[in-house]
Amino acid sequence: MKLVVLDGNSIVNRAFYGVRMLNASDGTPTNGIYGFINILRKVMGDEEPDGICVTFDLPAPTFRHEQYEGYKATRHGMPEELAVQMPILKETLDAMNIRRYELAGWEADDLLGTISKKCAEAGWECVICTGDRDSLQLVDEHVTVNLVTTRMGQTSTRAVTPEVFREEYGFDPIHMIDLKALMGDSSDNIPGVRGVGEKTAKGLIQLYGDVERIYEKLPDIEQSPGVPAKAGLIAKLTEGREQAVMSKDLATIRCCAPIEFTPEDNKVLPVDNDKLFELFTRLEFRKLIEAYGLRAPEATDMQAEPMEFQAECVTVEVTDGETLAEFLEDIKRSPVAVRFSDNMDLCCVSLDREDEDKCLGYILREDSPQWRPALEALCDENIKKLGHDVKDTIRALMDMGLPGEGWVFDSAIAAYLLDPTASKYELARLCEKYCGFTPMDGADEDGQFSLLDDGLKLVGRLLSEAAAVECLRERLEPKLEEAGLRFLMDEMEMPLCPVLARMERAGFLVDRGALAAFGDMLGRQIDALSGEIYELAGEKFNINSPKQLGEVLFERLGLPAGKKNNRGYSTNADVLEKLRPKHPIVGKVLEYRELSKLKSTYADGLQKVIATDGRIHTNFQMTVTATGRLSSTEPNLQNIPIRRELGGEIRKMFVAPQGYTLVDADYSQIELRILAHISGDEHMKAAFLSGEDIHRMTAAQVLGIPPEEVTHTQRGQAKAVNFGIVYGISAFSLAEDIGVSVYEARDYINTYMSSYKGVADYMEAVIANAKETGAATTLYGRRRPMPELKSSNFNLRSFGERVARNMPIQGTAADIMKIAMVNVDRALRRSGLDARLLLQVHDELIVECRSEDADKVKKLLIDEMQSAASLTVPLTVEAGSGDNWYAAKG
DNA sequence: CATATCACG
DNA sequence: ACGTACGTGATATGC
Repeated sequence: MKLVVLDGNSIVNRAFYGVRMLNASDGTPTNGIYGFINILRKVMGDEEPDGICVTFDLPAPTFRHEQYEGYKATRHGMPEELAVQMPILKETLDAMNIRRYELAGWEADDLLGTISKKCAEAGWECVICTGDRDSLQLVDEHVTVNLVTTRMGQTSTRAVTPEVFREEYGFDPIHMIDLKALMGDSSDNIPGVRGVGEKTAKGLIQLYGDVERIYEKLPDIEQSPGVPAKAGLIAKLTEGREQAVMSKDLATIRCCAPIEFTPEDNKVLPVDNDKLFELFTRLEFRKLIEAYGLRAPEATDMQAEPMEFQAECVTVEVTDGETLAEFLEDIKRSPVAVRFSDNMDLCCVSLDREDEDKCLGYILREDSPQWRPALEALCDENIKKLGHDVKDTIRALMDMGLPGEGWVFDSAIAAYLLDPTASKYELARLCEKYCGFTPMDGADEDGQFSLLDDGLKLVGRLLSEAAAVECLRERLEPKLEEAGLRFLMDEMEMPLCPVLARMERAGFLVDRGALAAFGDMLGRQIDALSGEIYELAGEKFNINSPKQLGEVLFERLGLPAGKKNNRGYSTNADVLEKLRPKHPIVGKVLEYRELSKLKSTYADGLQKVIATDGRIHTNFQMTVTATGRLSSTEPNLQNIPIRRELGGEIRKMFVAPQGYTLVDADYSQIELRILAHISGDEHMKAAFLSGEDIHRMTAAQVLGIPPEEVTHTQRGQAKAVNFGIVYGISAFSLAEDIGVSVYEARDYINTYMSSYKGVADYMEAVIANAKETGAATTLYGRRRPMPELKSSNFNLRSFGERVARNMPIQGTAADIMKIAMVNVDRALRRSGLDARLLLQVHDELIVECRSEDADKVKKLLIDEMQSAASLTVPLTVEAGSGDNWYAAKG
């Protein structure tokens, strides 16, 4: 029999800091509870225990006037957003029929210890689930500790058994208390022995076991070879003897808390459906309602809300001349909200009426003779239209030969601008969140709609979606206005929709034959390499499996493991590159990786998505990135290889048709130029105004030498520093990147920051500003909420600070590019040239045009891109042309 | 379905 | 003392 006991406070803390900020509609923060339940679910699934319970700390009684201390009244410095979740979490556990143990004056650790002990006495196995290493001393043959770690929002657990512990520490779990006795623990106010750190303490314990024996053997230590023979160690130990004894006592978990506990009382029980459903509904945990198979309590089952909507909605189907005339007249009072069925054979239009609670809807059907005239009227640019995922609608309309003008609002984009960090922007969810109702989904199985046929359900769904879009415009436009996002919506995102629709429709021509031949060639080389690798390894294995590869390299061949990731060895390119000189197999593996990536993702992957017109039509996503960039999917054409020679071959297969040429234009150093502009740093601006190579100038400035004396290596290091500045540098990573010591890297950064005072000041100011306003913003007002800046979790906060430094730079570059795209598209169309935009790759645009127009197009691109923004430094664009992408990029 | 790896800016 | 650069998407493996 097995019992799982969760360290409630520790787990909810991990959850709170590990899960991004979540709120129910009423503003209640829910991330701690959500994360807790997910960890609970994972543990239940992994361990399949017979019993389960949770322990909590209770604050010791205090006599402070807590009510006067505002949010700080919460104990342990627990932030208010977490404190308010605690009672709800406990309520949730009650609804799940999971017992809670809490006892004033006793810490969770003591309760965990007591419970694990009683478990063992009853012959049960016990699994302690916690985020703190403090409980590791409890590990023995009956007790396992599952350590919960959260890294960047992802939660994982690691089971620590006595074996695992010994592997990591080199001594038995019980000596954890001796370790703390010597090295102390600042978070628990355990002093330890002055001057003894982790290394020394570990070494001593590995040799002698416990504190008592160390003191017994004190005279021997001097001769002992295993201990770092630091001068004065014996003196320190002698001096700190009392501290050590006291610390050991403090570190020892008391396993005698006065609680009534028998494992049998904690057997896993089914959850209370009604209570849990009510709670999860209130907290808006839809996924969890589904995961637990919860259902609405019987009594309320029959109240099918959506009927209200239908009762009050007047709908007219356009079937004849008369209804068409009505439709044409009514849509003049635009804006109108528009929704199409997936196969574009049905269109519902919702009109705003004076009367608050009612709506007016029109239905258009493809099989009606009025379909085409109605759509043509609707698509007139003077009819202002609202939609959701407008770019996709426009693309479909264009496929039908209709224009894509006059779209003024997109509810997905509006919600994205308000919070670009949300994961999705589903119409129904937005409507629930901002309008307080759920559009009917037609797929309602149990409700009264089952009587309707599928066609009617679809009409109902589309009409209510159109009404939802309309309502969302009403609710979101004031919010956009307030947040200063109107410019982005009206002048950037909405005008971009038809541009992207045209680009997606145009597609990029590829040389299918060349791609296939390249794939075959790679296949042969991969086979040959595999053979050589098996030969060197002495066995056959799956080279694509990091697990198997790790075993071969680090166990079978005994290469030094740069031990890193969660489940074993890291085998990534950085690690392998360092091992390259140690064994011939490493170089082969790296080459294998390069070739198989090229084959599977590009040679084979791209062939699969070539359309019947021989072209690849990517999808540009407008609501994905947190910074305002576009993303590209199915396929991703924004990560086609270029950096390595062989990868560049792939770009040669992206071609122009007979008689046409590709023109490629990219912004040169746009991010650093933006940094120079917004920081106003005089040295950096001067560097760009001089027109010299920026990395060379940086090296010269930082090293205090003339630019012409900068060596190749120095320039490379300056380049890495420039990148690092944009990303929110750390000395460690810079050192890793350019292969110097952390000290040298730190020195380099310090010198950089004192050379570029303006940049240093800006970096400080931008974080302070983001912290104050709760968001980082671009030059054009695009904002990214940054709640993590106020986190008390060091890692999360540091991450937030790096993001706050980077977002205004990357985001402003994205903004400028979007303006440029709208302008380039307009200029190309006005020019009357046979030319079209095909692709955007963040700082680069690719146009296809008649070969004879290449120079005109090149000039047009350069002009429009350079004039998209006016900065205090030149915004320069480099352009080239050729009959394939590789050649055009020149 | 999550993780590791690697392609791009 | 912490853990280690910003933003993406596709593929293959393995639980």
